[in-house]
Amino acid sequence: MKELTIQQKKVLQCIKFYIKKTGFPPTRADICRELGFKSPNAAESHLRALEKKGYITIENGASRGINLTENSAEKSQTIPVIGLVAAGSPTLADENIEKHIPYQESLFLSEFDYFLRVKGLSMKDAGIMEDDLVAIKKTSEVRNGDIVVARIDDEVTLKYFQSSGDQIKLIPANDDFEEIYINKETEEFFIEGKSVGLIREN
Amino acid sequence: MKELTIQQKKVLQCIKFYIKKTGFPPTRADICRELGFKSPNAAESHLRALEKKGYITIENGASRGINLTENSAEKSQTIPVIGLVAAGSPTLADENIEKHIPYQESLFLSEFDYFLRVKGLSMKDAGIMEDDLVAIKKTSEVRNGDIVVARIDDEVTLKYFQSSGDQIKLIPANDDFEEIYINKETEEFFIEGKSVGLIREN
DNA sequence: ATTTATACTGTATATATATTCAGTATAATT
DNA sequence: AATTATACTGAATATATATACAGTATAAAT
Repeated sequence: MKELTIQQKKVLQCIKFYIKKTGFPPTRADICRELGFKSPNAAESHLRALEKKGYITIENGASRGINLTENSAEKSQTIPVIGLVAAGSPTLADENIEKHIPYQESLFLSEFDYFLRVKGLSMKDAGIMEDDLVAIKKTSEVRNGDIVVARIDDEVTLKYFQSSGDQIKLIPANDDFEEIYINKETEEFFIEGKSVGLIREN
Repeated sequence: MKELTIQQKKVLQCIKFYIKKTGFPPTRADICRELGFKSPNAAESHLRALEKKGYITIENGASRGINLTENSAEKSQTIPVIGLVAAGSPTLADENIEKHIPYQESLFLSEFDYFLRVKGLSMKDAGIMEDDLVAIKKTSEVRNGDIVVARIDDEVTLKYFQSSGDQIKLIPANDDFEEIYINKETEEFFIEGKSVGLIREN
């Protein structure tokens, strides 16, 4: 996909906005009106440039015959699903991404960055079961009681967060598991993010 | 929303299809070509009828100035969220609908009809917590072990389904709750649907 | 019984629109 | 140094398009 100039970006944005507003693409004159051009040929040449670079297609002879290509169309965003592996941090690197899930803005109340695929039952009593997808917001600002993605050395885990004074505790929601006390002197500790939602696919 | 005639439906479908195919709405001539009309006025009158009934808006004087209204546009579908009330069946009647959630086809593996807002903790050990949204597929074909929405007389409940021979049992996922044995002779019993997924908003 | 809506054909036309041509000017590329 | 891309103005025009008008015919509503 070839880079666009600033003006070409403006024209592309103008087309998208016009379609959103009216339901149909603009004419050359419409583009001129929106962007302040005085000649329809200004719009025409930009359109041809956008066509050449693959952002739109133009049906010759048809009025408003502009079609946004897949690359330029604002598709519904997708969110990556990351496997919770025993070792290694959940990065957005390709090799850790299971798949992408279509995402709709208002699915959860807060924004989030990725889904984490849960392994094990250590958060069972919090209603988080094996293979659930936990929506994670990347942040290190967490409060007591938050369900957090924590990394201790190379191990990543999902637990309740609890700190009092200098002492940090990670608490499972399952009596079969032990609480984890963080020793900041001997262990590398990092909060990757916190849970803001959950999806289960049966 | 006024009812459409068969021909008007065809024209509306034609517009939607044309937009999907080309990215912009059809002209009167385009509609005639697609539907076999020989006069542009055939298309024109249908368009005016669709406008009058609120399915489209027409920008006068603009070429291809057809805009699908919210009602007729194939938006990203929304799914209703229904409160699980102690008495009464979870119907799609307006008064039971909490809100609508944007829905993307591939969110869950199976299709579903609505979200049920969970009350109580009777399915806690299945990882279904208070206020979770359970995706329900309307069906009466359920298997042993399925989590079902069952109606006993006027009470609606979410439980594991278990039948052996003639005996139907509804099993909670929480030791604090009792199993429910269905007596078909004295009680009205009906399976509203089954759970195919879950969403939790923290 | 009369009006209104549906469902078209067929013709005509003002105008909305794409598109070409002729320029001017600057920046980037070869 | 010559070419190509960018970024426009300004004018001209063929044609794509909406839309009105004149009909015909049937079904539904008042």
